Amino acid sequence: MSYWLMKSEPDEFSIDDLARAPDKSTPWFGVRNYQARNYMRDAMRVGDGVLFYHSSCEVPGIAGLARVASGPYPDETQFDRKSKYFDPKSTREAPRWLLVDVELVRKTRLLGLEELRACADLADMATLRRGNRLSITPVTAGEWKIVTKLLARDGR
DNA sequence: GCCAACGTTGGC
DNA sequence: GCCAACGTTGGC
Repeated sequence: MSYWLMKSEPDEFSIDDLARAPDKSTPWFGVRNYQARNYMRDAMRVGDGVLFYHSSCEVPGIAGLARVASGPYPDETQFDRKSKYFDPKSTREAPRWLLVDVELVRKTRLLGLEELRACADLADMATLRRGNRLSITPVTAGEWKIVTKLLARDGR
């Protein structure tokens, strides 16, 4: 079993949106970066742990725990002319963008970026490294353990 | 809104 | 295959 951090802008799709979704699950639509796609297409397995991260918002940070809930399949928004994720170069025959379903495990307190950075043991975490903009990054088992421990702690 | 850092595109 | 120009991400 592997672990992942997946970023979403709460204005677009927040942890509360996930909690309200049917089966508390959503296709992870809109990824248009090859490396992030490859993680979903090639590396993720059903049951993998996911840190649901709120980005580009007032208080960025981890907002909940989730899990990978499907194998890879095509992102419908790439075929939708009206979607901002429409990709004219992609076809049904050879879809360029694949995604997985992500299912809520539980909403957590907001574990802010500031608090993550303050934790020395998380300094090597991919998403915290300088200049990293990838919306999906691997999380090590050790990092997962530390983060879930921090989540169990009071937010102050 | 700024801007550093990175990814993608396309001419050559 | 190089690399300049451009676009995007995302914290601040």
